[in-house]
Amino acid sequence: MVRTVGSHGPKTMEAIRKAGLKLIHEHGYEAMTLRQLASEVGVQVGSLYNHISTKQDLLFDLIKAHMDDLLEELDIRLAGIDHPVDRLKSFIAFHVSYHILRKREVFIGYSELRSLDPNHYEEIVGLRRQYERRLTDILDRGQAQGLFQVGDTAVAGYGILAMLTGVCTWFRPSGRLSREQVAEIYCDMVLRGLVPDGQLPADSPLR
Amino acid sequence: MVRTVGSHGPKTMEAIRKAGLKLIHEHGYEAMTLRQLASEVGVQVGSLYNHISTKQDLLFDLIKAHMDDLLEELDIRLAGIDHPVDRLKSFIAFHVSYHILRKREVFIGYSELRSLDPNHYEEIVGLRRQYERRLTDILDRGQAQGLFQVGDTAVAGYGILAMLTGVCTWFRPSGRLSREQVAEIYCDMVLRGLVPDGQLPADSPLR
Amino acid sequence: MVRTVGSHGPKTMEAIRKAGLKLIHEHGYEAMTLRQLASEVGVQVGSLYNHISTKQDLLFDLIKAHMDDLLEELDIRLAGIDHPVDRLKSFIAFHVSYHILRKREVFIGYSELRSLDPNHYEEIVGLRRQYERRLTDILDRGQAQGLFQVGDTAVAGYGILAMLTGVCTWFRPSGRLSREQVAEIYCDMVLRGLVPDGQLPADSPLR
Amino acid sequence: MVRTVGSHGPKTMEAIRKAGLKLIHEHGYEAMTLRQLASEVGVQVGSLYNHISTKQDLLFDLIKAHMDDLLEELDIRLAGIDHPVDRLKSFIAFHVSYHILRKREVFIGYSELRSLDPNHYEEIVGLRRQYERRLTDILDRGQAQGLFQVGDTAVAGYGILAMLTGVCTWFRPSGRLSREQVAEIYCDMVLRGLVPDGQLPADSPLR
DNA sequence: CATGAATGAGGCTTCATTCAT
DNA sequence: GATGAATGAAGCCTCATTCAT
Repeated sequence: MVRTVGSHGPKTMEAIRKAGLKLIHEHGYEAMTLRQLASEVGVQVGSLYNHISTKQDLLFDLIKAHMDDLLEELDIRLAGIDHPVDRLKSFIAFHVSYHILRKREVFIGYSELRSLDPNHYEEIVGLRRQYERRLTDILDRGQAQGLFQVGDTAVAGYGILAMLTGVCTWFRPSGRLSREQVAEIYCDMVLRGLVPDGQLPADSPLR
Repeated sequence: MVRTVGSHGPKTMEAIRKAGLKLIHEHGYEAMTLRQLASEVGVQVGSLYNHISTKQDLLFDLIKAHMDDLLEELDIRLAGIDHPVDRLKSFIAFHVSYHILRKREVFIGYSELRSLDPNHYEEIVGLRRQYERRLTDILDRGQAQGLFQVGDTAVAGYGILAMLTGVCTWFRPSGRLSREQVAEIYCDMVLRGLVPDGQLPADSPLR
Repeated sequence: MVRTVGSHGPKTMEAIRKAGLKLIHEHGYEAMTLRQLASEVGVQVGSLYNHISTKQDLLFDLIKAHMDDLLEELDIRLAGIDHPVDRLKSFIAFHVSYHILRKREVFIGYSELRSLDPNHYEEIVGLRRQYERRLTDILDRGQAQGLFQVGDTAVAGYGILAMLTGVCTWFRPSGRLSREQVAEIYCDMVLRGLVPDGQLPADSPLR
Repeated sequence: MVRTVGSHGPKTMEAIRKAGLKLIHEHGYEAMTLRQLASEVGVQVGSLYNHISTKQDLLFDLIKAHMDDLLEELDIRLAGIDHPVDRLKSFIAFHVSYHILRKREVFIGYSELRSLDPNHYEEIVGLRRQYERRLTDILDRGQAQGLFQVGDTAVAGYGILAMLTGVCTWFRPSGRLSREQVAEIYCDMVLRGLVPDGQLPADSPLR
């Protein structure tokens, strides 16, 4: 009954969040056990409940915090930028950068949505829609000004987001490219596509 | 794990695969229980083991079959097409179409990779790489022929795949757009981007 | 993973009920653990759930079965008896006898009422009221015919039931008195009281 | 376990006893948790241990205090009364009155006996026997003086106690009858029974 | 004295899997 | 092939209790 010295006090909650992020990212929410979590934190299982009310609540907390940050930081980044092309480029740079830096939160925020309680689910999906709207607003304004030529701004929005978000699955900090380079490549792809005008094959239906 | 047609009429194994697909898609592999599965099939839990050897094996089976189909059907589609742009367009059309029609297999094939045993995981990842290679080969050849202008064909490949695959998350058969329309929009985005040349703002660093 | 031979098949449920009766009587429902129960039955804890759906449901089952038996057997015993005094005497004899023979069910039926879920609680209390009504009906009819002289038949009913039921707490089969003797003593007490008329002390306010 | 009045105003120990009484009565000792208790008192769980040494000790305290009061007040009430009938009537009046007024202590004193540690159990049972002896002494003396005609004074004692104690389960202060009326009804039942002599049916075996 | 965080044991329940019938 | 009952491990969560602050 001697107490092993573990992480005490207000630091424990932070350790739980960090370990939870790691383990959910590694194994998934359903597959992560509180035993694993406690052991990662260096604490007994029961002690977790001094800080979280439920495994489900921990998941929600992590995702909610991520979504709040995402929205807040995006708005800071876009503040004062007006031209749709510039806004779009800023959006892309921000999104790529954030998704590289907070890979695990992002991944969980997508893949564990279905593990959320209905109420929690609705709340998060609402926030996600707000974020998507930031992009589609840009696309709509650019389209209206004749700057963009897109078959469907909604589809384009989904496509761009999916493409950018994919960065999480392959980017390695130690790899060949820097965050900035990746952002630039994506910018180019989004804005100009693979085939600059005038180089389409003569028999292409795209012409 | 294959079962000959028994006297009970509808093939139980097929029912198990179908129900497994549905339940894993809905709840995830970890969250799906064999009791749910048995109940969906209309059979007792123990009976499942006359058809599958293991929950894990069922997952592998489903994903493996999906990957085999994916590769096989892609190769049929690309057969005889030579020009990189045309190959790319065919790839896009095929990918979009397949991902819309077999949404659940596709979803599971991505999201439950981490639930696979190490050996199974390696096998599936190998197949996935073959599929990705089909795309990057196209990009590399197009780039070599001066048809494409991409900062990095590997990044572009990942980006395109992610964008196209995203169709699974938003496409509704009852929605505004047909599969063909969606494929065309994506084609345009990939090949020409949002901003056709000559319309970039004068102060854009893209120029 | 070798299976220890335990109680198999349909006998297990009976063993669970018997062991449950014993353990709840000994320790109380809340204090009884399913580990104890399983060990008493000679089975693993999880196996209990092949037969019961819930600890709570086992409790309800036991109490419900007891109440059903109680009512059914009482009605058999009273059938064909008309005179209120005879009916009362039969009721007493039955109640004492039943409560001696099925001490544990009776005890649980009283003391664990509060552990029942609200719905279960209501159902059992309804049955109990039916049983009490059997007695108060007898008292009411006797009172109406001038056979009984009771200040309040409802109070008398509660009093008689409490007195008779108390037999559970002290009767030992190996004791000095037989079931029949106990029933007779209680009959006398109920019908004639301690002090036969004419022997009250002269200064008693009872006169 | 006694606590001097601290600076926090209302005596916490008294609040704990009161809340304990309420919660044990409502849910039972096993089912009551110290968290509930602390919350009812308006204090954190850990703080309880500044006042009690153990959950078990709190139970014992409550029951012991009740038994001590019961005996003490009974002796005061019976002091100076000699005639067995009068003593019996006083006993009945006292018992009914006390059990109505201190319903919860009484209930706990019976129903939670089995939750007591063996040592505590023995001590309480000893006190309970003293109390019962007060009644059986009266009955024995009355029987010896030819005032009572009882088949068995021990059985009669148990029966009377059970009947009287039952008042706890049905009496409502807001009900039709006052404490005094109830006591009188019970007195009548105990002393004269339901059927005053001379009114037994001609064919009754009681004659 | 009160608090908050820790412990370790143990609660009920569910799981994948096995196997005799 | 299907069933029902068994296993043993493990799931999340709660408990009484301790103790540094």
